[in-house]
Amino acid sequence: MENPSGISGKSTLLRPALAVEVANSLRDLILEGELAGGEKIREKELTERFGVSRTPLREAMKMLSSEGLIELIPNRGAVISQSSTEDLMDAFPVLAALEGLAGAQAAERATDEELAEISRLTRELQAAFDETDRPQYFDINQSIHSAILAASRNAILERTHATLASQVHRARYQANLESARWKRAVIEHAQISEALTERRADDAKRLLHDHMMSKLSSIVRLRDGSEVDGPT
Amino acid sequence: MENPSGISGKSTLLRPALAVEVANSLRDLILEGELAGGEKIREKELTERFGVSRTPLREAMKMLSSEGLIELIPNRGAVISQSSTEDLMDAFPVLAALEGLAGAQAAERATDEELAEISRLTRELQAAFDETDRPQYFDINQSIHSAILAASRNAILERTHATLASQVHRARYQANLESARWKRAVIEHAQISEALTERRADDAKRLLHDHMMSKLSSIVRLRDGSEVDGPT
DNA sequence: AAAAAGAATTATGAATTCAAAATGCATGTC
DNA sequence: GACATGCATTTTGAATTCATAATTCTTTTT
Repeated sequence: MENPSGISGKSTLLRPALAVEVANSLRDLILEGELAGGEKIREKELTERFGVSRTPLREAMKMLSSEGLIELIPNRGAVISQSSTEDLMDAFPVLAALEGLAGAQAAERATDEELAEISRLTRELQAAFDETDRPQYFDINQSIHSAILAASRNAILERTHATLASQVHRARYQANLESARWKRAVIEHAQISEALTERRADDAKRLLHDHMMSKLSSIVRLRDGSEVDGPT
Repeated sequence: MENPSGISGKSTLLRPALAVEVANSLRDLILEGELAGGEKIREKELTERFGVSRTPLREAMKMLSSEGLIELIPNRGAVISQSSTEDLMDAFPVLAALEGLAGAQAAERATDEELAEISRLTRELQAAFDETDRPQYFDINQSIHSAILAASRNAILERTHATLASQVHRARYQANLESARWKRAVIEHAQISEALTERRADDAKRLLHDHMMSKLSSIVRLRDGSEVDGPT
């Protein structure tokens, strides 16, 4: 194989372990939905896609299995994990607890600049809603939640949240598909931003917790209504 | 190498991926303190110890790094992660939130048998305290927390908690070294067990949350007092 | 004798090779 | 025609080999 690093064009200086890069690339493929839940992973296909040998790819797969993104089945490869409705009903209360904690800590620890940024993003969110720009809304929404987690100044919380959030990533896009829920979500975000700005930790905690749980209700309602494509 | 599986004596039937077994063994070594925090991992040493080649060992190491138990440093191996006091101050509020949630869900979902078992373990805990049997106390303590997590009937919560708990495993043994704190912990456990038995979800949540945070206070106090062996 | 430079050794990163299991396909049997 | 059996192919598991980076130990120079 000529180019051992088909991922980044870096020279041979300071490269951060091929397996880790492959893991990142593979994680992105899964989160972007290019590899759908339930899909079987073909080692050969991916090694050709990434331009690496099987060794780093297999190491990357082991990492993602520890993160819960794929499942390893001895002697017959791996499949992309798919979240059943039951999984979501398990995961969201946990995410709600984590985001609630993040809100409380952010209210106490965030810099004024961080709060201003969250406030600005919240206004952008409102704008995206006004223009009915769903993809844009989703992006900004993700940014706000990331910003709050970062502002909590708790690296372990951030990491724990990120790992779990990635496991239910696709489901979160399903929320806000009900227009009533969507409208409600925008209001909730405004309240969250306000509570953070005024550093009301308890309110931020409660609001973020309830916000996440509302998301779950909406997702479950949608799934019960139309079983379009099964579990995601 | 003659015996490719120096870990379990299983024949060639139904073996669950060598890398996974190695990961479990290695995880145990770390949790049991045989490999101390900060220690450098020598691949050769471990391959000889486990009787496997470098490939499955390296895959196992990638898994543990995803779990946060070890840190990979490109081109110079891996070291066992060690938790600084700052890390603990980050981790414990997260653990407290998770255990609080577990308590609430356990109060709602546990079977009567599970609650009876938790109650029984709590009495054993009291006995171990009365006999000043610390190792026994630690074991039972762990069992109770595991039982509550299992009784929450939330697989994702259980998994998230287990991953995080393993990262601060050693620090938890440091708690309860203050006799006043130890005595207090026994009382808290009795209250937790009672709240669960009476299915008071809110109380169970609060009690478990506060119990974990008290543990943190105790640990921090001990660390501030005597800087014996640095971070663990 | 201390410091720097360079060679030898060792450890890690990644591809390849070898082995074993699973899958798919064809043939045969009831 | 459905199902089972055996063979060929494919896929995965793990050891080995090769390459490269880091470390250690000399040697040399000041």
